[in-house]
Amino acid sequence: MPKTFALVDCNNFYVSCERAFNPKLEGIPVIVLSNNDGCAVARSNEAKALGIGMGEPYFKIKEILEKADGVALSSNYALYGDMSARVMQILSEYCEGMEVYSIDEAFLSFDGIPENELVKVAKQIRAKVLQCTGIPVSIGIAQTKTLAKVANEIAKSDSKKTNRFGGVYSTVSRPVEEMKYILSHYEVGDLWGVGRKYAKKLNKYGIKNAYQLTEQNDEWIKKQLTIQGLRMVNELREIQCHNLVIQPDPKKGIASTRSFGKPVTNLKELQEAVSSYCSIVGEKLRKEGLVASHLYVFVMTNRFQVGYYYSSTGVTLYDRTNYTPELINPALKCLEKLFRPGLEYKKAGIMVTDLSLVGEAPFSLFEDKQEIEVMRKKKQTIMESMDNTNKKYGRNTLKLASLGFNPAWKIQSNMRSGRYTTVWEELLGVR
DNA sequence: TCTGGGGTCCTAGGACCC
DNA sequence: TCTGGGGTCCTAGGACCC
Repeated sequence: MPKTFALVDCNNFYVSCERAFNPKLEGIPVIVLSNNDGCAVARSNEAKALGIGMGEPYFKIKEILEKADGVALSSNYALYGDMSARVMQILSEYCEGMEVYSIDEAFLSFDGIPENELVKVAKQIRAKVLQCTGIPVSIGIAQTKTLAKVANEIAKSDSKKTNRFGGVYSTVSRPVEEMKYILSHYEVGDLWGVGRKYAKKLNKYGIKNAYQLTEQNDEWIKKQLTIQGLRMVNELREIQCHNLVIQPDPKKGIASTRSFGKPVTNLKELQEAVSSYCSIVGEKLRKEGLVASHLYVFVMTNRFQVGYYYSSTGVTLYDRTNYTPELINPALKCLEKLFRPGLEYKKAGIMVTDLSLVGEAPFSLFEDKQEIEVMRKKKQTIMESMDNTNKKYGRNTLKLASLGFNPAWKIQSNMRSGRYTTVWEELLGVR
């Protein structure tokens, strides 16, 4: 019995979230910007029609957008996270198994739904999500996840044109000739797992569409695109290689990295920035009940300028930890090694890896276990009270002095909409 | 002037051991 | 003194995803 997957993807998700709370944004070009208001990370269809690409820097498109009476918004992740949870909740009510693939996408298991009802059920889901959240979604249905991605793209692009399919498309039980037609009209670069580099490489060999790729021999595909690429091609051939990931693997690493609002030249400011990233990572670790045993720090200058400098280094945390001060101290030592005076730093970050659950972290040898346990409890209490205060009154209400006050490197976000769903003071007023 | 952040997986190559 | 091959582990780098 072959499996059936449905991929639900929210259309222009961040823009749709903004529109759900601000109807004035309907029908006009809208983009949502990355941190620092750097580049476009979400675009409405009207903005896409202006030729604004994904990831394009704001300063390059500002004029085009303004001429078209469009709107640019800073990103509001609290809002998007909350809207995402609502959408996922609804989806989970319609299927036995679900994989939350990203903030705006989920794979659903459609096993057990009769073939002639697949599209009908998907349309019900689509209507329900739209009604309850205001978010439009596209749904692709297929025998493998990779083909569900293809079907989803077809549904989405159709909804921008004739809307024959009503936002839902299925490739289940299509005759061979029809599948050939679909895949030969699907650009190889649009496949899930083929990025810019691979697309270029494949084009060089004359492979332009997905069908041509399925015609290549396995050894060649593996050589060019690694084993991952071969799995992807097999999935296009309706050989299922990827299952739903319902219980995701534990995280392998946690990072916090930021570009600076303006270039940073002195060590003290870098130290403050790195300390604040440690504090963010510490909070994330504690939230997931994890401790880390390796820590890496990197700094870099503007990568678009000549004389670009990037350097990174790491240390082992012999006593695995999630205690912020025990992250900051080694991180600052790393930073000292990396710092070169006279450079304009644009970005820095930290990452912790080799994570384990708090209870499962081994004690180091030759130490007084009882004493260590007492110390652990103490640290835990301090961090817990800090986390709780910050949760209640906002991040950085309580923080360590090394983070600095009112720092110049702080990110810019000048056009953020209200945190309607998560902060009381910004709750939308109803008139 | 202005160009995001946080992840995953795979491979190649070096170090080291027997 | 000279020389071999295979296994494992680690790291760096490159590709991809949203």
